[in-house]
Amino acid sequence: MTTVSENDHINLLRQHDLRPTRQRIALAGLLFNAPCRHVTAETLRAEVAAQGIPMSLATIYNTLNQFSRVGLLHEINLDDNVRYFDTNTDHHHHFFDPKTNDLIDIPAGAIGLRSLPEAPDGRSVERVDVVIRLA
Amino acid sequence: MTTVSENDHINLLRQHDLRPTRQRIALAGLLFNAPCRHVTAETLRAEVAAQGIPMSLATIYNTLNQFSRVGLLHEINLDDNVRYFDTNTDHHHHFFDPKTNDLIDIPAGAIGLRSLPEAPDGRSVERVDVVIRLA
DNA sequence: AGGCAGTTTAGAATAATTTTAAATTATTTC
DNA sequence: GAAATAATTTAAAATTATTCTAAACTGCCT
Ligand SMILES: [Mn+2]
Ligand SMILES: [Mn+2]
Ligand SMILES: [Zn+2]
Ligand SMILES: [Zn+2]
Repeated sequence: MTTVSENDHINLLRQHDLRPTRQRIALAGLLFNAPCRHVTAETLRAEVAAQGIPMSLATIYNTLNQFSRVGLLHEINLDDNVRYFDTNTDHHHHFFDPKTNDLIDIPAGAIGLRSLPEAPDGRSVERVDVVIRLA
Repeated sequence: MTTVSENDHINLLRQHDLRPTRQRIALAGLLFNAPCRHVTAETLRAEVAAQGIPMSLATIYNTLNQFSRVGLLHEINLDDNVRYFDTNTDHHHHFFDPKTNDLIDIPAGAIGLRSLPEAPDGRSVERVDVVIRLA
């Protein structure tokens, strides 16, 4: 009954001081069984609904925010003022298709960034994000 | 009374089939007199208010959208679900400071992009945006 | 089992942006 | 130059994404 990946997810949640509730286990199952996913609160809600799991939208937002805070997800902002959450937390870049709102991962090594300019005054670079917008 | 740059802006608006209304001329003055500006609807509204020019927020949004549509502005989306409008419409990149929400331009030539991956299937690359997030 | 803290929830609240439809203003026509 | 026309502006309502509130629930520790 309890699948192997479900136990993995329970452990994953515990490692991040998140109680393994039914809701968080279900969302971890949807998010972390595939190697790399890009979801919004609404696309994830549709998946939850499709599985017949009852869950409030507030819980989906709470959980996405908690998963991001502990580093299980990575936030991306693109056109149309909707937040995307990325299950790939390695450093990487994206193709973005504005017609379909699809995101495709590009491994960091696939883009050679030469000659980055200096960060201003006393600032340091936290991250470099490349988005290749498709036509 | 009518300044030289105001006449320039009237011509600029006419060139893009936009009637030179008082509101659009005032906004063009705020936006296009400095070489490069990054504004949101609200920062621009504050500037309009500071000059004592009466203007509804809807007009500010309408105008920013119209200016974008005709290519006088360029839209940028970052954290916090607010749209930024950039008066620099040349191809260029940005430093972004998440503490202050400041954007700093980086000329396209200052970043060397080597080995861009192929666009998927029949797609082509419309634009490459690099955001260097500061810590 | 009992108790407590953490979590979920429905619904209200907030924030950014768009829409509506009426009033105003810029251009065209006379 | 005034009237007619069409585009623009506006206040207010609507929409959309997200967060907050406070009450109900549930996982965990004893
Ligand atoms: Mn100018
Ligand atoms: Mn929003
Ligand atoms: Zn990704
Ligand atoms: Zn810029």
